[in-house]
Amino acid sequence: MSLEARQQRLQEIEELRRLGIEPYPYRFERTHNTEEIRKAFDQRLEAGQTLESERVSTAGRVMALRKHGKSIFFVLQDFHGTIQGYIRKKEAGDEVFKRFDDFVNIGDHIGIRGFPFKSKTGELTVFVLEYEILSKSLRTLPEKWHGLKDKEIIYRQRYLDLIANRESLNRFVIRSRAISFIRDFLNSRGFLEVETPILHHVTGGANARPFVTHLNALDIDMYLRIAPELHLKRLIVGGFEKVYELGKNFRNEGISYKHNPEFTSIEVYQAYADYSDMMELTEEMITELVRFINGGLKINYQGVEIDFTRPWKRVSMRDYIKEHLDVDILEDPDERLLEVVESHGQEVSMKERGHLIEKLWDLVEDGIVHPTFVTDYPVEISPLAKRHRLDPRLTERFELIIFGREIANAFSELNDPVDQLERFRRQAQLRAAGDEEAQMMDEDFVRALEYGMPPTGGLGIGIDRLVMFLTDVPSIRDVILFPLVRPQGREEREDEEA
RNA sequence: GGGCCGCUAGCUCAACAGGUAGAGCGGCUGAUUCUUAAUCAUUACGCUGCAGGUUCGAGUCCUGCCCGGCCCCCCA
Repeated sequence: MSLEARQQRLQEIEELRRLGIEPYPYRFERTHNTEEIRKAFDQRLEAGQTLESERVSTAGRVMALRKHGKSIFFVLQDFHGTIQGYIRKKEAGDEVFKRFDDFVNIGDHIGIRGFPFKSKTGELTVFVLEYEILSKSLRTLPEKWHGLKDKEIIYRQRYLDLIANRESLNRFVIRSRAISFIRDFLNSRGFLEVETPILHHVTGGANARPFVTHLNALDIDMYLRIAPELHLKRLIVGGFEKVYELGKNFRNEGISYKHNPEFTSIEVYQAYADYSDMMELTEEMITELVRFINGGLKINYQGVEIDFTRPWKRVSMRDYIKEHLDVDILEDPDERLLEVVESHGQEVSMKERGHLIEKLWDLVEDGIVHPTFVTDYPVEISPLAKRHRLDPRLTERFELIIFGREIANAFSELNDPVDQLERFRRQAQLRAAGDEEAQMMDEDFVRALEYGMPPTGGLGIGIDRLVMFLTDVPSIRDVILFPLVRPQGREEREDEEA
């Protein structure tokens, strides 16, 4: 910004203090927020009318000033919206008016007291008799008409985005409501919210590279969790029957429009249930959520209609791939799988069967638009899921795909400790062969299973991605208040400090 | 990690084919007692992302780097 404007504000602050006015006072008593003023008086007033017997006090940030010499119109913005204010020399008095004229700038927080009226054009307005500066601003706000468009500033200085772009603030309110809804939904069905460690000695529950950190007190390296899964299942072993955890996971992987290194998930576990129960739960929870946020079950996402009406389509991974690629992931040999993958221009770094199947799946996943449960994943790519009751080559697992994106992942949880140990060993082999995303052996988890875990259904949902659909935004960054951004260069930071 | 595109005033954007860097909003000063993208007058705003190079001359052309966006690879 021009240094000049900032200098000007600093001088005004000095001057205010000389006049005995504190530019950063401690509190202000509001009788109404802007929304409450509208509720209380909008119906009671007609254009040109005043309600001089009433008194309201409200506060907010000055977003616009329209000066007319002996009167000033201004716009005050608070969390709930905006309200116009009007101050006139005649009613406020020479001194109060002059101080407003001299010292109130766009960007300042002020508190006002006065009575409601409606201008002759019908705008509900507070006629100001007294005002207080609540916080002086030193910097000029982004432009009022075009808003703030620079993605870099939007993500790095989210506070400016929230001030300047109302729809952005609204989006994060929706996110908050969605999360509250999910908690309420599960709480009302008897689930308990729990907290498990984020600092892990061994990571598990997903295939991803972890962040490594160091614990000084014990002089050991630790990992940030990539998923809470293994701890939550330990709780089922311990006797909890219905638990969930909603929180951050951390994966040291690529960043994209659908990947942020830290992201929010919810995992839900229910004893004596299987993946069919989890499907029911998922379908019910998400449809009710969509209805709660959106009003109906058809949403428009980036110009495409997505229909959440129940029941959702269910298709096995094997059938879906066979239908679209004419290859059978159970019966055809590795060579045939590889051939199909390569015929679609994909390269494969590891020719292990599990990877080939995942590649095949990636080729067709994008074709799914409406919510679809894709079921019965091969055992090779599902090391924590229980084998399918009808075919031991498969697992009882599903992913919920919407608009080609994985939104949820669930299984009948593997509770056979011997099988689990074998699966971990297989993963360990893959790690040894260079697959950094293969899962780590978690011996304590196997020991827990040896004490006996009841049949259990488990479910994980990517909250950020779900909120993307609810708010119709193209990037995961638009639903994360402070998405990960590269730190600015040293030069620039020194400039900022100077 | 690879490829493509972008970076101009606090913000939103201009600047032909290489020839003095502009506008609107915002800021300063002034006028204006019902405005609402208020209006009118006045004025200041710039290391054109950074560092080099080509050229008489670079916002513009070339090279490298920073940051961002998009695509590819990969985790959800």
